[in-house]
Amino acid sequence: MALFRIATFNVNSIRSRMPALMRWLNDNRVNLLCLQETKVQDAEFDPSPFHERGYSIVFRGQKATAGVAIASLEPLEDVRIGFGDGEDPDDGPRLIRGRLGDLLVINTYVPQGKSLEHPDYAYKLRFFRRIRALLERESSPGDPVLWVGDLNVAPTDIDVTHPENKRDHVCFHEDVKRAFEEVRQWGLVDVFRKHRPGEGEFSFFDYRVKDSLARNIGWRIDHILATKSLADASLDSWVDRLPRSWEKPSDHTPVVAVFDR
DNA sequence: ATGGTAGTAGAACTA
Repeated sequence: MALFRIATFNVNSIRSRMPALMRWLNDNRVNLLCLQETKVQDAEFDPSPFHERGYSIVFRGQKATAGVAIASLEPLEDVRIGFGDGEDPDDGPRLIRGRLGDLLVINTYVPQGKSLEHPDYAYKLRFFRRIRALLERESSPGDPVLWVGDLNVAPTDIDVTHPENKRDHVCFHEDVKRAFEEVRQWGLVDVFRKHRPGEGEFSFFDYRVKDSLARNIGWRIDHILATKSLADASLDSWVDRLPRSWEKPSDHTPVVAVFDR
């Protein structure tokens, strides 16, 4: 039996977060670490802290916003950046994927959307449709596939603190939940929920909400989904709340899953 | 928590 560990973590600037990120990685030698909101151009991305710890790393970023990366103990194969579907924008800073043998991993930073009326929200809904099309084009529900990242959607009422006053939020509106659900229905299982069905499980704690971590006021918007055969091989999944309590934390905290494969 | 805070900026904007 070989354990395979994966984590997703929106770091909210990898340059600001490098000390905390390396502290976490020292203690959590996950096989795959999918990062979002690196907020750094590729020329200024410093891979050496990952290399020093035995990780290869692939990344695509831009100035100030977005940016994704995947660190891997075994080098990723067939790395692709962006959708590659001919649509505009290709959106490399929000989607990076690669393979480890037969396993396909897709790491996304889904656009937040700003407001229901904003063009970014329509783009967000289209982003989910493009994910579904990518899955249909590149894989099959019978294959081992992981879709992870900051998906900027809380799928159900127990994934936010006060659902009743968030019906018009871009991460909780019925339309965005449906858009996410239509990707999931291609053939993905919410690995975290398989193991943690209860309420009060969050991966994002707004800086602006006083004592959000201690009061457990947050959102579950960072996700690990897997095709059924892979999800069946999962042993556990959890939110690691510890890094959110450290100095200079990200507003998100890692979500981890362990597989036997 | 329709106010807050952190990050990138180097003044507002994004989350």
